[in-house]
Amino acid sequence: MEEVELSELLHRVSRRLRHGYAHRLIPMGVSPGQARALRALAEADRPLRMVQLADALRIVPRSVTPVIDALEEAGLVRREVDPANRRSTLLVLTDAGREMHERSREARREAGQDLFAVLTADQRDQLRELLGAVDRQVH
Amino acid sequence: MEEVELSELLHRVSRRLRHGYAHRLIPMGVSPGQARALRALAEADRPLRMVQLADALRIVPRSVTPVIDALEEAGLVRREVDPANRRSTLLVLTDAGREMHERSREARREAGQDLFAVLTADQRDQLRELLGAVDRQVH
DNA sequence: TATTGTTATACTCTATAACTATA
DNA sequence: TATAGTTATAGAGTATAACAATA
Repeated sequence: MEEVELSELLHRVSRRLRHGYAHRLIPMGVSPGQARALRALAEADRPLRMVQLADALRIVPRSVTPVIDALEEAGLVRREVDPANRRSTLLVLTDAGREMHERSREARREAGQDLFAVLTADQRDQLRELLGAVDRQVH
Repeated sequence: MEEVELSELLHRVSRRLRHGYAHRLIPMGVSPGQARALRALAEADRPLRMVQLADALRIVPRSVTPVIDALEEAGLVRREVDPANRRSTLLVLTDAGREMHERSREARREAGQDLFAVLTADQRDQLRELLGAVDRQVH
């Protein structure tokens, strides 16, 4: 059996997941990155500021701007000026945004189920465990 | 403990690996994708054609073109017309290309070691096993 | 002076569609 | 007509640097 490195495997598997997810999202009109932002906003208990969303997504604030531009144009998110600090923008999910989040969550679940179908529930737990350990590592 | 989904973890960890790898490659003047192509060429026992490289990298042939353009411009790969079939291009690693492959392999090894440092050797094997099973799954 | 967000710009990775040269 | 590769174009996901508004 060909020896494939961990790095290479990680690259391949994560790309496959992205593909499966992206294809399901296309008819819904959002990209995986936008869906990911939607999710972060939906999971927060209150409106996030741009910097906070950047933090949650682990990208730089500048990179959040085009994501929110697209979501706002699609009517899924509203930008509101933070009355407490007029430099800040509060990102508010619209009803349509919340609904899109539900639908994209289902798409992600399906894509994951599809990809990880060869693994048993125990193996999936193991995988989550291992990746979680790597992810929690501070750099 | 916050429940993070497998899909999200995969995304995060694979991005972290890419970052670590990319940062080490920057001073060497190649991108991760170029290094990956270099690796595929070095691991083949004979010159590959564009289509074959595309296959090895699991991307469409069109996407290989700019990768090889860059590698050729950097003097790491030579395009040669296949005498047996003049439609085909044979991709030949230059000496510089072979050397760059060695260096980038080391960079990848370091990046992987760095990222997976929290895991024991056994856990890394487990992870490789699990991802390998997912990867081998035909879709 | 520090923080928040944006304008401007760019790079990497990848895709689809249409074309050219060759088989 | 089928295959190999490229030209043309595009979109997703990021990044750095410089700047404006506000604190």
